Amino acid sequence: MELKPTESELEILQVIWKKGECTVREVHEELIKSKESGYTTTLKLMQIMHEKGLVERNTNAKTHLYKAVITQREAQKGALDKIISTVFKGSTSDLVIQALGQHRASKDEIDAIKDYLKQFEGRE
Amino acid sequence: MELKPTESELEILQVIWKKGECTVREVHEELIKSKESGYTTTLKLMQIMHEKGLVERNTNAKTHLYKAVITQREAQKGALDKIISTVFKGSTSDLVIQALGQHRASKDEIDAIKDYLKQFEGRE
DNA sequence: TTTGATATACGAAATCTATCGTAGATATTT
DNA sequence: AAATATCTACGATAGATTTCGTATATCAAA
Repeated sequence: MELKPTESELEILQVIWKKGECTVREVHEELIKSKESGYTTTLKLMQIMHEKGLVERNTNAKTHLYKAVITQREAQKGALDKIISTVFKGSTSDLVIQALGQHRASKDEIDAIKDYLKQFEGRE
Repeated sequence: MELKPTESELEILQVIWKKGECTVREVHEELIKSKESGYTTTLKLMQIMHEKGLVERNTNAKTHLYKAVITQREAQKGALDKIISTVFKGSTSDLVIQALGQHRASKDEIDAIKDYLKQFEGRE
């Protein structure tokens, strides 16, 4: 099942990932903080996401509870795979260097990355 | 000028970036190596890209020559901005670490990144 | 010069995405 | 119980994207 979320679907998934399990209302309230839109628009999108299998829902109560099927990590992997192949000619290091250059990382972030790289010490 | 290439447009831009300046035929031959599609489809897409201002073209000869208006770097920046905000909660280091983890980078790549990080040595 | 290959232009269908209105069910308040 | 609020379901639309067929111009070869 190869399903990649659309732009709007990702916005919704972000809210669900953060809150865990939530109602359409909760997602909607979060979305309209940064974007104008109607409640039924959010509802419809989430219903479509359910049809696509992007979310599961509990319909026991009147108000349904939605949760994500794909993890944030899986979505990250998909997004990375895509842009590495479409705009970075398959080069991960190009992506990493460009990312570091464009979003001035904090010292903590740099340190975290250095630590991460240490594990490759002395490997070919 | 809000220039966000679509998925298909990016595939075409990739070919143009690689070859520099090229004909519809050249782009098409490259595309069908990985994907089924008709010649006029590629032609139409490139005509639309021209209308949008994504590519320029030289129509002196019968066979037109296309070249990219946006650079690969600009497209990379746009793509990174988008996924960092939609799936990485705004965290560049999350993206970097995930990218390194998922596409086993070569020693040369790791070294390139380490070199790059050196410039931040001893900064705030 | 007729034929055939190859180009561009253009119209139109097929999909996909996002948006919203309305209807009807269910719960809550008065 | 009647009015009000809140929910889901569903249909419809607008716009963007992708796909391709057909018409027509141009060039090369037979």
